[in-house]
Amino acid sequence: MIEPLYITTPIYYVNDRPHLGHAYTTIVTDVISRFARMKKQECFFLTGTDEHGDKIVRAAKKENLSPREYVEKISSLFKNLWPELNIENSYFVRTTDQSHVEVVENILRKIYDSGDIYFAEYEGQYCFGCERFYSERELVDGKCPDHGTAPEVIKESNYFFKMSKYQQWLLDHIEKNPDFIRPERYKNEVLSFLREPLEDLCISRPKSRLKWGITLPFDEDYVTYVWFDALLNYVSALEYPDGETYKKFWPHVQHIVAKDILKPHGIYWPTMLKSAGIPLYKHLNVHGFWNVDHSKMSKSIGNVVEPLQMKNIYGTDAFRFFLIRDMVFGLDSDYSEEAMVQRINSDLANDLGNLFSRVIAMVHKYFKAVVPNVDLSLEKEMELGLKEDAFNAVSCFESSMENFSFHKAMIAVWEFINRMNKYVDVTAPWILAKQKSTRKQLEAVIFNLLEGLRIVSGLIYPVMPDTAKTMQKHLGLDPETPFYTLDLLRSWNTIVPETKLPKGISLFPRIDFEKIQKERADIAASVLAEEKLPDITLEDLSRVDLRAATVIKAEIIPRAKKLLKLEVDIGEVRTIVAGIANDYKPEDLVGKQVIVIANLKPAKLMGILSNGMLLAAVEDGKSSVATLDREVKPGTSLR
RNA sequence: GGCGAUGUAGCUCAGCCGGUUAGAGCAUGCGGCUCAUAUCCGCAGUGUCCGGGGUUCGAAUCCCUGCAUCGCCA
Repeated sequence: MIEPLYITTPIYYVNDRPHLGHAYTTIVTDVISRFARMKKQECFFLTGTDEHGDKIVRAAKKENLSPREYVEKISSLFKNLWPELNIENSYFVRTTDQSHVEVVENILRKIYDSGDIYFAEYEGQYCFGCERFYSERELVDGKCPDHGTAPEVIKESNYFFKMSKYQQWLLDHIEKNPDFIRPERYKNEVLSFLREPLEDLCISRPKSRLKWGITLPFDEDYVTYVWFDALLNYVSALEYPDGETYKKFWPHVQHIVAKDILKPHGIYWPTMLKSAGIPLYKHLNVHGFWNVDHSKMSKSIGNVVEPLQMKNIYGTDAFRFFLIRDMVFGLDSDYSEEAMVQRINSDLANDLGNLFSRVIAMVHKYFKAVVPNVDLSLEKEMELGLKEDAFNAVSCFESSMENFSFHKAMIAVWEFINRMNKYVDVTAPWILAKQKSTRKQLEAVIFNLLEGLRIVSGLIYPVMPDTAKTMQKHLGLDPETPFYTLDLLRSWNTIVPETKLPKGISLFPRIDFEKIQKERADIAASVLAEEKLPDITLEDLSRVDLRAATVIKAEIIPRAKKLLKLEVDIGEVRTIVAGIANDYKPEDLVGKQVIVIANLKPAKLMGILSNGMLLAAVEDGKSSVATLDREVKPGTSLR
């Protein structure tokens, strides 16, 4: 019996709703756990949500919810999404679970008792507006980048974890275990980081600043820093330290993360484990980002669809396949609906779907839908075999999966599918069917194709479980049995002759993307027409005070990506904040005469009071500021 | 500023230790088949392998340099 596997996604931070990145990480982990089933390897697959900390408190406030209500809401968004993506996790952990809290307390106590946590005073630049410290280089001209105010130097006492103590040990460990962090590029990143002096990790926040967290077991006045809390989910979910699942699965743990959280997982986490006397994880597997490109479709005509909606349009299996097939694990990839449609049409509809349909159709046509009996001796004589190709595909698939080269595993399967398409062409069953004398060859050819398809259905199971089952059903097999085990995929002649097959099916209908886009544009246009504003009277218009304004001064607002702070002359000097920084530099505007709404109720943006609004046309997110054809006296009203 | 990565056909990328006419998939063009979802099979391309130097009998592949993009760190 092979040893079990414990595989984890990160627990997702609930200050954001689920997006493509979360989906990819979780799908790839699901693929790994299903691959484990193929090997009859026992697997515990963990995902969950990370729910404490400052950002959560703020996000909750924005939605007028208590932190507790807020995390309930977002956490369930994640939890409910996974079944829709056909993800079968063993457990869903939350850092607000009582059992998790107890484990965090337990381990903190343990590390504290061992002397790896100390109390120290920290002095830094603190912005009261942001409720956080800033390092020197984060400040802009010595001021808070968000508020533009000078931070105050304050002292704060906190608990620190002696991370630096383990620097050399970790360096050694990584060098001795070159695949501890993989792929290599990320190992190198961690190594280069470890060659610089490592600082101790501040692991507490005073309750005067933050209450939403786990109270330190040795000091009532502090809560635990979120990362320290969050990482421990990997052990708490297994009922550390005495649970049976912990004993069974922890020794075989592998983590899957995206590259943005390399540092906590590559550095904090191993040192924490070491200090707590818990064995280290086996591998940290790091993948890249999906770059989502919207530019190819126009937002203004409303035919852009969010990536996560794709599963509703094209199906969960197709969505999973695209993500697994198009990303090289470890590298970044580009996502676009167009690329996905392309992949679906060529690989799924044309290659696999059409092959399946043509083979099943032939069984119906030539054998009255009954799986033919086959004369095994004939196969060798006639060189009608597909067996070798099938087995090659299986072993190439297997080794690629083991190496986390999921895209290569898919390529191996598709090489076999192409081989079968060619096999149909070469053996030409429609010719064999014309004469009685070639009946036996025909039987062998069709039987081989059915066998090949059976193996394909097993190989695609980890990525496209639903399609795999549909194929099984249409091959006259039981989709509820573990048909995907490598043992079965490495055997031949297991399809049952004389079985009556259900009627044919299109596994993946071709997608007419141009048509879809056109339909969407039409719908968007009709919505736009409905949204047309009702007529107004001259009196309505007269309530808006439009003025010609000359821009006197314009400056960037630090930390505000889109905003510019303008001073304009409308007969008096006004400060106006305009969301045009993406398209205009301050110097582009100074001296220009623009149009402002002078009597718009003042509003505070990024801490600056905007007293009026500048008119601009906005197209596809790009703005074009309205100007006057001929210069007039500042303050002249428009009508 | 330091370290590193990447730059190859219209697009996405393979090309390990340097060795014959530089590859794959998709897209394009032509031909074939009819079992099939206008699908499948075959054939055909096109490339100053980022620019400039150098090492070598020989470099996309090694070295130097410049440019561009990106990542990590400061």
